[in-house]
Amino acid sequence: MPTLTQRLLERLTPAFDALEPGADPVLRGSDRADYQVNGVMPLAKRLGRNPREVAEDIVAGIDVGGLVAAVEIAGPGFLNITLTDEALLEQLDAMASDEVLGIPAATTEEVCVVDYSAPNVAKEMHVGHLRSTVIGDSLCRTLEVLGHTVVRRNHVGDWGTPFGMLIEHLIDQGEEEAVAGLSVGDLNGFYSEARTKFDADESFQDRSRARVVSLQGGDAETLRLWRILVAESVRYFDAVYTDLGVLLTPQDVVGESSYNPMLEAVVDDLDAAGLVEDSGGAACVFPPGFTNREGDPLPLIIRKSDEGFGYAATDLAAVRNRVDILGATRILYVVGAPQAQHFEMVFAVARMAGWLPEGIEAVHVAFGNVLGPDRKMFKTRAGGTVKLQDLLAEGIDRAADALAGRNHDPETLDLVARQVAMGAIKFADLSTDRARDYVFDWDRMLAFEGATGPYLQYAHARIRSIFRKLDVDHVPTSGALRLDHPAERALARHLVALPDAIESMMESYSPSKLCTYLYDLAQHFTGFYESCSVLNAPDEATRASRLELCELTASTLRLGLDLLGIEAPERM
RNA sequence: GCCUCAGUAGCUCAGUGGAUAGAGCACUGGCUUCCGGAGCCAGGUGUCGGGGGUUCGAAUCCCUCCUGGGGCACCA
Repeated sequence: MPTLTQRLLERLTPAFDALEPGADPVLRGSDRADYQVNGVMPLAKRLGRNPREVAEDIVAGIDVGGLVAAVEIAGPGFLNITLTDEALLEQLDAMASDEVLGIPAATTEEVCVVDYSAPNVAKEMHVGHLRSTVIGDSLCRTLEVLGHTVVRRNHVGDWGTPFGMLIEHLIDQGEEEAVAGLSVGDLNGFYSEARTKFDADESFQDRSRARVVSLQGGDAETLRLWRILVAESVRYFDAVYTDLGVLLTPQDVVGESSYNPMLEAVVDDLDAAGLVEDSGGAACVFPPGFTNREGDPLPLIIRKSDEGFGYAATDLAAVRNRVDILGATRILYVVGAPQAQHFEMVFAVARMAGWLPEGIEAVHVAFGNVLGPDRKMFKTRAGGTVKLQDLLAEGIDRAADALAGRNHDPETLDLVARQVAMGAIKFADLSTDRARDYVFDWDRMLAFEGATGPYLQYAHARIRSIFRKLDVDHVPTSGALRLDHPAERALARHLVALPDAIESMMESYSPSKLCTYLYDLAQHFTGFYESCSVLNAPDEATRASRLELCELTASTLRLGLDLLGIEAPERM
């Protein structure tokens, strides 16, 4: 199903092509009309003609039939376009009968691998994992709605030297007791005990180092113990994901260690391609354009001088796996901004090696930090890292306080408090441009006014309450829609722009664009709600029409929030 | 030093080379025969970090400087 913007563009293109083949109309939304066309002036410039005359030619060349009610030439050569109400109504009807509300399927169906969240085994998740998890999840949900095949990859840190001491500590503690402690989620306690012992006890250090060697050597008993740590950690991650309401499952966990068997081949194949240089005993690739502090070429270290592999090798192996085995045509890495150079280098080397062929997109979806009220990295009062579970629990408590006195039974209160808390936390995170840092502020994100999750949820709940009053779940689409009042029309115009908002979001992998759209939608709805009584509409036909607008708005809010990973409660 | 990201209203932030740069919060005033007042309406704010340049047109593109964050060889 084409979007209104696409349909309009089809009408404009021939008129522009007639004057210059391929000329871009530069069609945009507008606050002066339904759309504005900005492409006339640059075209006139290229043609060496008067822009207003060119505008007149364009206007004469547009087939307005059924779609366009008015084209007005304004200012130096803008075209302000007003759609016919019929076109809007037609689009709304089509939306209403479409499961995904008129969001068009992608023109080519891709296999998208999304690498996100990535906590570390034997460590608890903290606020630093929030953005990757929440942004990645939203991108996955949206790619799926667009018809792509999405492969989630939780690239957990499950390998490295700390596992020597962790396994030794596991042995010291006794498996049963250790598992009992880990299963309640006290991963940090376990880790810090091991660390303390390691720092204080030389013989423990020796055992730990020996254990690392056994682990890397594939010793069966060591691997068994290591798997216990991994399994308990994954179980804990899963509990956090369930609380947070993200789609990641244990099946999506493909840790760093999974790529171990492929690392030798990475070096060998790079070497065979003539890309590897030895530098101080390390096997390196020097992709062009990267320099270090001294201005010398900067290497991507594939194998360290101690024969060990660094994470560059793992990431390269992962690229190969994702392209060759999973058939990825697009790979997204939802990883913090500090890794930008690393990914540039990995992608560059993968391209040099032919592992990322032309046409396969690899994108580092970078994001900024979560800051505390002091605008520094968000920490607890004591200066420690903020555990994600603690953060979520506090959000639920605060949401429950805010909802107190609203006549919910205890079970409903608990459910709604969770939905509101997660909505608040996620919306606050997603609504800020991902490249920027943002300040974590409970009072602001949990407010029911302003651009917040709860405000959007509230808008949805308020619509649903209208249907409750009627004692119906939904109204059938009956072609009863009419746009008599300006507020009805404004709402309708915004409703049909959902696909444009999704497109804009995915162009830059910025869920904040969808957040803005949904907030604007809620604003348009309240404008409608204030001036157009639904249940007490002047007549049956108006009431039926307004109910359909309510239905569509609720559906759009629900779908949009779902793409952000936010639930839309029936009542709050 | 080099690279990179950011700098927009008192605060938090939007802003796809287009028209008078917009929201929210906060502040002030108003609105309640009304479907959820957790709402709505009205009030006013800006050297878009500074300075050049490109352009018919720049918050947006280019150069330069300032400020802040991050990165810059064997941790991931």
